[in-house]
Amino acid sequence: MDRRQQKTRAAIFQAFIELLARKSYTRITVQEIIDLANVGRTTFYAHFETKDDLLKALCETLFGHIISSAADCVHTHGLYSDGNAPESVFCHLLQHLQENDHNILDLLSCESSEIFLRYFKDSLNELIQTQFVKQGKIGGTDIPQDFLINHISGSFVEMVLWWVKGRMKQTPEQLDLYFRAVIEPILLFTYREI
Amino acid sequence: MDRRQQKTRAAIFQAFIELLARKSYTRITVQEIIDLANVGRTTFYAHFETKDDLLKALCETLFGHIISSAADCVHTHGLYSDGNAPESVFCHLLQHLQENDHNILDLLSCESSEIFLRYFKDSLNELIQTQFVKQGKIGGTDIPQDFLINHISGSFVEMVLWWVKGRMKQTPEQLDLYFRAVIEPILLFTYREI
DNA sequence: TTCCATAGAAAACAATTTGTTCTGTTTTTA
DNA sequence: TAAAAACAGAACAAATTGTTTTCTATGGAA
Repeated sequence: MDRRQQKTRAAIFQAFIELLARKSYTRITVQEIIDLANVGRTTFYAHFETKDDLLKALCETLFGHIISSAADCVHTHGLYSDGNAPESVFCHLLQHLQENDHNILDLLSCESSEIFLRYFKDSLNELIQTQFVKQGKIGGTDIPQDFLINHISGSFVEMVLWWVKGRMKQTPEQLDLYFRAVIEPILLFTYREI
Repeated sequence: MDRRQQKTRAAIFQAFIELLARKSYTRITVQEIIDLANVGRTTFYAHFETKDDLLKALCETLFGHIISSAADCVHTHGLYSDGNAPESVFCHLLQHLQENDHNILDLLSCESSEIFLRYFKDSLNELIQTQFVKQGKIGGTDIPQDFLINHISGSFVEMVLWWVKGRMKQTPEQLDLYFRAVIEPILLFTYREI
């Protein structure tokens, strides 16, 4: 890819992230983005059809890294390594988030965080889905597989939301323990051990 | 309140809900709302400062009913009546949603459902908060109270989202069973019996 | 029923915002 | 070095927003 394109794309992303930290997605105008990114109007529209398109591209880029890294983790350790080992995918994901790679934390704590969390959840859902094979039984109740998957990915992103809104006072390891405690009973019955 | 005001307000709400079923919140313009509601431009801005203000008012009106009804339910039965009795607040809430009072389902299944679910979750959070008194212990792990509250309200709204997106194939009673199965271990250790 | 305060309609308005189109310049790459 | 591609800048119509003004209709109290 052309260096100019890379620079322009990066500048637009950066400006967009900075603006998201200040105001809600809806209130951000294309004009503000191109002013801050210092690119021409024509250039912006050459890269992205609309503001929504930019949002989508940003999501794909940022979560693409995190999720594919988590996918590797899952393929080697499984969703949830046994016992108290710290290699659960969830811990891995939380650590990644804490490192604030590509300013992803700004997006998750900004006014429009729901947009990104929704994308995050969908990606996570696909990831978890690959790890489930059969229906789970908990306390004699038959529970559909997709209900469980949704419960896990949903709980996780809601936890992340709670975490970042509370200024991330807990460590990823702590959070992982909490999450295991509320999710473990389900995983034990449904997760395919590799 | 003046009958004219009531009519106007209702017409705007109705038009807004109809439009939300068709397109995303962002793409809806004030012009479209007033055209469909058949009210003057001046009138709209006499009732609501902005489109966001309208959204907020709609949330307050719709979720106000459901939550206060659930609050009554909690005050008499507690969060979660013992055993297999069907009077859990969660079941109550799901039944209310299924009745589609004031077209609330349209909002929860529309493209901008996250906006409403977020409001829903906040209301639910407050409701559950009143029912917790002490920290919970699960499997020897100390878990902060607000983590648990967030987990419950978060899981619930994510479940509702999953439910409406899947065209609500399950009955509220079925869903309640699923939800209890994944939440019960937590509730048992933390919920104050009345 | 009458009266008046208030709600609403209609139109016009400036100010933003959007997305496109033009021309000319700079940078990459073949 | 020359062609191709990316970019800047400006100008543009169209749509949208929120306000203002003038006038009409209506509800509720006396």
